[in-house]
Amino acid sequence: MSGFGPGGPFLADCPARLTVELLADKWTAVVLYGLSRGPVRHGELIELIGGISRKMLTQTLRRLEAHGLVSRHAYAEVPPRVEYELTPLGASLIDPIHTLTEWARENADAVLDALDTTPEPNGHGD
Amino acid sequence: MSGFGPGGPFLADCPARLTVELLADKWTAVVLYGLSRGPVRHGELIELIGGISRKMLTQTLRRLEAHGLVSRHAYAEVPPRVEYELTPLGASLIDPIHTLTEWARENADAVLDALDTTPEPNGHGD
DNA sequence: CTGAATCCACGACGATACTG
DNA sequence: CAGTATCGTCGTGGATTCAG
Repeated sequence: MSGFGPGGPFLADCPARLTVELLADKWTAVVLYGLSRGPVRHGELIELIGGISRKMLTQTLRRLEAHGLVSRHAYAEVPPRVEYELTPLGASLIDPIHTLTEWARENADAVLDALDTTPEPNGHGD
Repeated sequence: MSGFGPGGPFLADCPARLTVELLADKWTAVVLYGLSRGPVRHGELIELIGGISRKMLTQTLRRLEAHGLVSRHAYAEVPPRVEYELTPLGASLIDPIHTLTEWARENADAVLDALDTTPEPNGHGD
């Protein structure tokens, strides 16, 4: 790793950029993680995640669906039932995300501590 | 792992949320990755990353510094020289991020393909 | 239950110009 | 070279309301 040459390592067409930008919002990673246990209903995700609005959940799921990470299954029942499920591609993203959450569990304390010991929103040009 | 119980798995105080939101912007992960080779100067990062503005770079570095992931070293020289470096805490985040970029390199093709086969911004209420 | 549509606030982001 | 300030734009995200 760490083997990008000098001159143009992070070009816009770098595949890493796509993934980073795919997760670069408040809910995408959380929603993916919420789907990691199997098919889940819309309402279930709302409860499961906690704090997300229906609008953002739907919007996030739509994007993930467009990216081929999530599949949607609507059942013509009464009341309506819609289930979301990770595609194999989406499921393969769970592992990287999980690596991230594991880091979080081990280092959240240190990060919070650093935030606490840096209470000065003061610039360096002080 | 993957064993969050039903009822409240993703509470706001979950450490994973902090990390996800820390990376939930366009540049944080990229900047961290750009620092993974060792101390780098401001201007070098601009060239290295490509596409980021000085403002966003400084802003991102400031936040990472506040979170204890990056350290800043200013040298009183002429012309001024400022180097940024990952702290041990920050360095420990490179691995999870690298896992993500590896996934990207292997699956970016599939994602782009899915995006291509989903040209319909049409709702499901079709 | 699901989700679309609207209104609105806020912050991210970029471009530029200016300071040290 | 490094960084700030300002401005304008646009997307994100929340609350609410309407529809199937």
